[in-house]
Amino acid sequence: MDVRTICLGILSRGEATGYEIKKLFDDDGYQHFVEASFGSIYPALSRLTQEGLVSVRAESQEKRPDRKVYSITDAGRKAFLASLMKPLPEDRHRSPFVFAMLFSHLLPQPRVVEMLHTYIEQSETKLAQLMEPRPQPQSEGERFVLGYGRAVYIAIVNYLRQYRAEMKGNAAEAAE
Amino acid sequence: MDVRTICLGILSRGEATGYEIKKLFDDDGYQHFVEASFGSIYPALSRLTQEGLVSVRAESQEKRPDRKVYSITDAGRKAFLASLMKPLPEDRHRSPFVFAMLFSHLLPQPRVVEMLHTYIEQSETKLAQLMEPRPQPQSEGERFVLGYGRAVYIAIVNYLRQYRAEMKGNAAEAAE
DNA sequence: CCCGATCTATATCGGACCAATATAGACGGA
DNA sequence: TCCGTCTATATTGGTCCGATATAGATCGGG
Repeated sequence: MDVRTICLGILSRGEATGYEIKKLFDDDGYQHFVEASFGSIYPALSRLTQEGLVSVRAESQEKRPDRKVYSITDAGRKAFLASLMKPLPEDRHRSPFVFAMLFSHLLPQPRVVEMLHTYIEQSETKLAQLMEPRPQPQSEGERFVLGYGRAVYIAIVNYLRQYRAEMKGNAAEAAE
Repeated sequence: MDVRTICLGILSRGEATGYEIKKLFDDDGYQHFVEASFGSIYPALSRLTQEGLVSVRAESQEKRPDRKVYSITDAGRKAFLASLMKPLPEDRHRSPFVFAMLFSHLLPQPRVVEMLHTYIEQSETKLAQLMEPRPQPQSEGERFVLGYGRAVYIAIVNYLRQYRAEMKGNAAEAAE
């Protein structure tokens, strides 16, 4: 699942600029499980255009650089569907936080508490975003992905909160 | 959290060859949240050696290429701890399956069922691995990471099973 | 009312990283 | 005996990310 395919998918739901595609990953609550950087999105869009899988319409604005709005072509739709019919690549996940926690016994306790705190806050923010009420018209896929994200982040937040509570309990015990 | 840091972390728990480091990510139930490829591990180990953060002991074996066993040095331990004290990079996660499911309404139903099936099986396998009883002596960090992995995969498997069950229910309803 | 911050928007570059592939002896099972 | 799998190191092509540059718009606070 390379960035080109991801871009095709996004564009199959409506035209967008490179910037807007990137924003979808940052703000919008759906895509907690795919992201891409400018450094890969812009080259991907150029190449897709060359290959005729997307088309560009340059909205020239007064006193601004052109706004390049990309749309998917019929060939693009076909190519996208074809890639969804092939075996999907495996998930890739790298969590520096979880890795770091493996070594909590080597770290000063305040640092561990801090890491936990930061990560809990991040996860709570993401969960809150996913819990926001959505506008009505959702596709089945959107419903699935939203539910999936909620389930995962609820599990994470619960586990982390519980773990932190146990830590505090143990610290109190040790202080007695 | 680059591969060099990950290698340092692994080596802080005991010496290993490049091959063994890679295996930890594949087999061992801990590291569901970090992985690295040979193409990044071997160069990382070379550079770490040059920088004096790890040392190599070449076990020359009869009729085989040397087995290069890497150990972390004191400088390496210091560098590793220092990197854990700095703000951690954010998680990165890309799930082609979840992304593909966003477009389930565009796909033939058998394909959707197949994707779900495959992903459920994969997740169940990983969960089963995480549920295997562990040898006693675990660090606090190991306990945390194991619990985290279990919590996440239980949530995923539950959600997917429930979703599949609902799908079947709807299909039966539609057939009436 | 002006200044700084933030936002929209495109683009590039160096470096990090992965997937695939090459090599090669050992070992176990059919 | 032959095939597949395992241990083990290593390289390469290509993908991708993070940082950075540019630049006008917009907006809130002082």
